[in-house]
Amino acid sequence: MFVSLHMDNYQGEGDLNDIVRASGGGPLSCATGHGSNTVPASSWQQFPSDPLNFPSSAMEDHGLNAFGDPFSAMRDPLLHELDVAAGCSAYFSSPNSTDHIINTTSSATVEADTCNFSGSSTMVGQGKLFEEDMPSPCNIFSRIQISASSSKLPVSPCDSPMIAACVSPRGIKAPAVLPSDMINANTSKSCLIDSTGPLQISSPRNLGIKRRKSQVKKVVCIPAPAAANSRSSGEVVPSDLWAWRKYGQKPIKGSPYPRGYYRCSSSKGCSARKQVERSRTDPNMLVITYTSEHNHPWPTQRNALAGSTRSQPSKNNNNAAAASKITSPRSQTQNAVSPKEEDLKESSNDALSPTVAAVNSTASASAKGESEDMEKQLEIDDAEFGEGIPETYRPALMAGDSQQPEDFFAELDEIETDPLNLLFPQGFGGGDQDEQKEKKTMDPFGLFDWPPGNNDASF
DNA sequence: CGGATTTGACCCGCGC
DNA sequence: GCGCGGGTCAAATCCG
Repeated sequence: MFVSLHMDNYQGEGDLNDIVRASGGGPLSCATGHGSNTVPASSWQQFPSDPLNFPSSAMEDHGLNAFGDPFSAMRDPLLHELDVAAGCSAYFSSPNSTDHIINTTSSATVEADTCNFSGSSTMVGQGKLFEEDMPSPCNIFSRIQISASSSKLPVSPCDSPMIAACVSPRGIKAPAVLPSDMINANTSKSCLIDSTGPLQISSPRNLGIKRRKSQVKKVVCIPAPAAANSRSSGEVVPSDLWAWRKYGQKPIKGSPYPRGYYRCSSSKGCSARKQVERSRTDPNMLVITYTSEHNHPWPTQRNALAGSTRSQPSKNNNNAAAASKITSPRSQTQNAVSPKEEDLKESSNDALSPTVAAVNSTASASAKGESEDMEKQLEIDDAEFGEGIPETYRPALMAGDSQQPEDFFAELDEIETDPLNLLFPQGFGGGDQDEQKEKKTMDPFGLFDWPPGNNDASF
């Protein structure tokens, strides 16, 4: 699997070259089908069980929080997850030109290009290359790309959020999103996150944005679940904390897959948009391009619900019947952010977060959910970045004006004290049987039902 | 009935 | 200046 985040003046798919790559697998074992990527659960046990209490310490602890950005301190559970991921896995480095090192507390090392997860944990995989976007070999995080490149403007070596996802060939097995500030998204310069200090967001958007093509965009590549969610196109419609409304779809020249256009419906007047399309070279990958920023706080459960995506009833697979709430785009959104929903009764996980919802979904649905989750995390990350977010908005968030993050977290806490286990049922949970049971509970569809003690990602 | 999706038309930037 | 391709609009349609 692979997730890329590309911040730049996106010029098209072909511009995904400068993408920080990382591949996930297992809880970090590459799910590329090559299997032997192994990460002992113990490697992930350092994660705090409570994301709420797991501040962006990973970065902060390493002096990375000198961002100067109020958002750097504000994270949502997903971001915590990011932190966790980063915090536990130690190094993400690229032996090649793309060096992205995330130094954390664990001794594990992930090399982005060779993807040799060394140290106490071994994560070696043969990540499938995302040829178009990933010219160089990559294993562990070969499928996780975070790019902060700009085709026209120089980008700080460390200005891109990083998302690490562990996937199976069909999707993400266990997404791990690294805090944006933990990531070095520069393509040709090495960047020791922990040594470079605060990340500098040098987004082209700050340099005078023209309209459209010259507009700053973030590109995220995520595994595209096979599940068809949209009403007719069968395209996956990722959802996330934000509510998106599709306003267009166009066939893209050179690509057999159409591109969907979405705008934020969480708040009127929000200019946030995103484009979703499948990679022409790897249909299994979704390329999500984010444009503009949300001019409003994170959607509350309600307003997110208001703009949620329409669900896809019986069009989904059989399992969808049982997990339809998760499977359907609309429901996903609702579940993700609306604890008030009756779904909460049925599945607290649903309400916990889209990520969790994904865990409970069917294989395909899960894949989708995971994708969505990834996307959401990215978006959250984006929000965290505060990139382009009106100044008036940031303080509000920080001041808890909207209180949405807090509320959201609080509710999450209420629902599930250890969402990380849901995200990384195996890796984080350690290996005891109770947790295995827990995993079963949280993963009714066996999405994360990996053999105990065997984290080999042999898919 | 309200809101989301679909889809053809229109607009606009960019390359030639 | 022209044409191509991408992005957006908006009416029609669908769905809960």
